[in-house]
Amino acid sequence: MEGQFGWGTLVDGWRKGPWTAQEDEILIEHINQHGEGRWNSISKLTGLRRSGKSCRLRWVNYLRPDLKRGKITPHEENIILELHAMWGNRWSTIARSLPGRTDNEIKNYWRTHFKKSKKPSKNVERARARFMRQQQEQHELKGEQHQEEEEEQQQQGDMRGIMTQIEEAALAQGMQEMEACMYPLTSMLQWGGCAGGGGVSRSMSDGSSEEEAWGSLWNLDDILDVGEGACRGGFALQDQVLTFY
DNA sequence: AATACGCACAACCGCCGCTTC
DNA sequence: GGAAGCGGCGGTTGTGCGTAT
Repeated sequence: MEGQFGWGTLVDGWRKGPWTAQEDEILIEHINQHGEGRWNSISKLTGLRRSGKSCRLRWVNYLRPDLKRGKITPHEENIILELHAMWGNRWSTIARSLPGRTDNEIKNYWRTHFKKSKKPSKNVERARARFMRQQQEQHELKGEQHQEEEEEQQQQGDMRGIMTQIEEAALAQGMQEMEACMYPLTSMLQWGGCAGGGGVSRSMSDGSSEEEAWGSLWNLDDILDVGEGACRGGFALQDQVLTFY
């Protein structure tokens, strides 16, 4: 069952396609009155012929009042790069660290700006080469040293402490504090995961060379892909997702 | 001026995990 | 314990617009 219904189509009784201003109004009014959630009951309560999923998506990605419209700033881009290096395609997790930005927005931004560049720039290639060298050295080093257990536990403890500080600071003082807090976190991750490499967010926001920045990112990849011991610490951090609102 | 291309954005789909009954 | 419903997430697609050729 499918038919035209103004803008969009009617499929199995559900409207699909672009939302109209009237539909937006109805949805906003409903959520203002009843709050978010119970998405599937919205159609019954409001008469909107939209599925719960569609309502939720429209609200989360477009209608929410706290959304930040406009282009991703270079600073936000840096954060996205760093967090993607840490967490991969966990867009919702990344989005939680960028107030006013949605996972959809970040996902789209990543796809158009980074994913499709099949051939990395020379700077990126150099950074990757350096990363590979460091990785090899690290592997050789690992063969000689077996003291992970104790150190790992210590690092995890340290990082959890840092995470607590980050969350408290962020809750109390918002984004600016977050930026400051990210620095010890990322440094700690590098320190725990692999040798070499400088600070991450600082080096980038200070306006140092792009290569340095990419080098830092590769180091973060190292943490997740290679450094097993530190990796576990890193994932422990992921479970304590940053929520900066 | 016409066309091609890339970017930005909105929306849908399928899967998965959690909750409820 | 298991089936059903629901919400959330990541992947993908479609479309409009601006810019380059």
